[in-house]
Amino acid sequence: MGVKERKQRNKENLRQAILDAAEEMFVKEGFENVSMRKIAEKIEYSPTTIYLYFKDKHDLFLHLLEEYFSKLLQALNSVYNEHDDLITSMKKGMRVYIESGLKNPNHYRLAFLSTPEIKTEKYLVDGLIGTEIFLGLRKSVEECIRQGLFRQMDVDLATQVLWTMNHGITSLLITNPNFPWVDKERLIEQAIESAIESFKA
Amino acid sequence: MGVKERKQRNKENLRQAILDAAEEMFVKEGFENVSMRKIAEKIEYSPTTIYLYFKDKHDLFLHLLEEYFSKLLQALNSVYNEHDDLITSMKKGMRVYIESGLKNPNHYRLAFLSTPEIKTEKYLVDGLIGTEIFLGLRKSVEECIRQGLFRQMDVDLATQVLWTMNHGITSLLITNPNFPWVDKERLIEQAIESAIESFKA
Amino acid sequence: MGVKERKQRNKENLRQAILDAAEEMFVKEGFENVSMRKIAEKIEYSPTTIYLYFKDKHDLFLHLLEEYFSKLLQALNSVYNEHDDLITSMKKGMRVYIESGLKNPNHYRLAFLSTPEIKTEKYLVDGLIGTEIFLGLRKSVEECIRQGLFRQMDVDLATQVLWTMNHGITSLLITNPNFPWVDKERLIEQAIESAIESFKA
Amino acid sequence: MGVKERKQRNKENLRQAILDAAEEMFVKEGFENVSMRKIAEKIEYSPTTIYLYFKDKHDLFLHLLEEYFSKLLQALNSVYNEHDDLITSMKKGMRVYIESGLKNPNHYRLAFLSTPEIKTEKYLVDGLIGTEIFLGLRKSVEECIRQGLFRQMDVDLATQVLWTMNHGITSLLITNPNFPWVDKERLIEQAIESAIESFKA
DNA sequence: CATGAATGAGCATTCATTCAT
DNA sequence: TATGAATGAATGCTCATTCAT
Repeated sequence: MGVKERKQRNKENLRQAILDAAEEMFVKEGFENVSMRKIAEKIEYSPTTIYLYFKDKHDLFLHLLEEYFSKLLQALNSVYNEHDDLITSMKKGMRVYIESGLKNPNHYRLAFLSTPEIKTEKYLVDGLIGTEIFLGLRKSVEECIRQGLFRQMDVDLATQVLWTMNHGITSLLITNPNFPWVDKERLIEQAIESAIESFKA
Repeated sequence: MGVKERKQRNKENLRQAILDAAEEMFVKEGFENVSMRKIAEKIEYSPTTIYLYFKDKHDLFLHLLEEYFSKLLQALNSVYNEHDDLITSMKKGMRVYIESGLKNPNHYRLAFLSTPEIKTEKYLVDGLIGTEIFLGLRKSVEECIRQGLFRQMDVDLATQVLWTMNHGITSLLITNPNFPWVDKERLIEQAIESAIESFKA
Repeated sequence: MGVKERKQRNKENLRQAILDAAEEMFVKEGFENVSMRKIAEKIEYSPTTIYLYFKDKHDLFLHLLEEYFSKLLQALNSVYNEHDDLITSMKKGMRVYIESGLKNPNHYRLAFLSTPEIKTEKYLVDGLIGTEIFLGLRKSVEECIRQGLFRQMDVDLATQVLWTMNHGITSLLITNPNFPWVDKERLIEQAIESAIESFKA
Repeated sequence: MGVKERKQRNKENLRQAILDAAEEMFVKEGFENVSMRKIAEKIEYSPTTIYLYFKDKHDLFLHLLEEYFSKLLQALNSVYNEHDDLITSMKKGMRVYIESGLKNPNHYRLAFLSTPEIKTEKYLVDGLIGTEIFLGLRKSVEECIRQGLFRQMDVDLATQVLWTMNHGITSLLITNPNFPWVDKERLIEQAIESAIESFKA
């Protein structure tokens, strides 16, 4: 079965194969519930092998996060490049952010909900994490204010408030999936609407 | 070991000591990463002893949750009883919620950022965790709509969006304390303003 | 509820209450699955109390065995006293033995199936255990031979073979309850018939 | 510890060492009273290591069972292949069964005197433990009835009764070795004789 | 006579990781 | 490059029992 395919993957791909397997399991199960053994089983290599490519479990998952952020950034950029009107573009971006979080709850959790200690490492340090994403939003806000679409106000303040709102809906839906939410689609829609609305001129 | 001078702590003290130790650890490490053994070590009792005071790990956790919710609820009720005008009252309530979270980040994390299965079960079995808090907000929103202060809209939808906004600022400040926030006081103020604003008629 | 009844039981009955509770649980669950705690709960006393009446768990259960044997002996004697013809009487006795085992499988197990070490204690020593029961059977066999109902043969030999047969059906039904036995009633009936038959003159 | 000169034992040896240790202990203490830890200690390996060779405790136990059954079956088949007359063949088979049990009391206990749940499951899931052994006996009985050597009667009933008789002598001699048995050889001989006799036409 | 408080030992199992090859 | 063998540490929880009162 998979044994055959595996034989065809040459060594260079093994690293990516590990990441892919880990990614898939991580999304489904979360950090604590994915074990090196299970990843190894999935790619049909021995657990030991993984350590040839990644220092340890933590290292492996940091690489996953990196991937997540770069994908999200890419998705956002592609939205921003669609040259809609500013407001539409912003709304689209917010939606991408929210949905990306809901689709990868464990990444989002690791990135934004986990204890600071974990994030001490590497580029996940506060102030770096998601900085680019934050800056993208900031640019939109700045432009909205400049064009008079948004009220005159401190750009950073506005951007940060917007971010907290975005984070609010994303994270609450992730951590409290069983709350009797009204229809989630409507909820997201309204959250975005309201967020934008609250800054309009 | 240090199992000596602690004997005079009486039963109630011990129970509270367990709660305190557990709270600190759950928060720092997350539900999954705290073991009964570690809690026991911290309070310098045997693991078995904990089971004399709490049925199991989940039970212990739930007691922590309940503690927080009842404190928060009390604070909120005391605000609502000040008989300000509706909008003012709502703003005050939101502020209490946020500040209570920031002042007890531990508890807030337990209540809203963690997702041990037990929480899920509670939702389904015992009705809703934190329901009363949610309902308090809902009543205000309902009244605002009735009085025409807020736009006409689905009460639940509006309440839930408001909650996500409130949660957004609270949780992000907790999990990312080192982000280069603008002045936090201003940020909170603006977050509340914007949230309310976005629903005004 | 039970609290009231308990209050009425005076101290002298407590010992028996413990035995009764233990008995009931032991029959249902077996030695390993009955804990002192559970017995205590059942009688609504603290676990510690049990130790006032019995040295330890083992001691408690030895007393249970004693009870079992004396009941069985009594039942057998009452059968022997019914003054049926000898063969009928024997068959009845065998049935009592078998059914008593099946009704108290855990007693039977402890008495006849458990490792010799356990039986080292007290009166459970090999050669004592069940001796009286064995002797009852022996008397019947002896008389059967004397009266020419059974073939002429060594009384002890015959008695022992009969016992093994009786033990065979009893123990196998106990330890292998899920084997696809033919109707158990028929099986027992036939086992007894065959056993007797095999010694008839 | 003694973790030194054992390194040259190779993989197969270790597996067998585990089986041997487990067998001895299961038998002496019973399934419930043997822990993986204790087995590990006995072989001077870590508990984890056992799991490299056996899926879990049940798995280990089942391997022991299978070992015994296959040996017994082999012995029985070799008897049946000697082409004696039917009755002689049956008697020989019974003797093999009994003596095999007495020679391997450990295994016999595991197979027929213990009742860990796993055995129960095996019965229900995989068909029958020891079925082949039972079926061998059944075939002989069937043929005896067909040839008029045995009385006309239900084959399964007769076979099961014969089995209980066989089991009776085997197990009682195992669990009560110190009972003042008449000469054991005579006892076995008589038990077999009587068993056969009781079904003769 | 009875108990509340506490404990040490034990359980099956899983984990991330290392080491020698 | 890859692995087989092995392990120490950890998990939540239950048990029989003891001690001081």
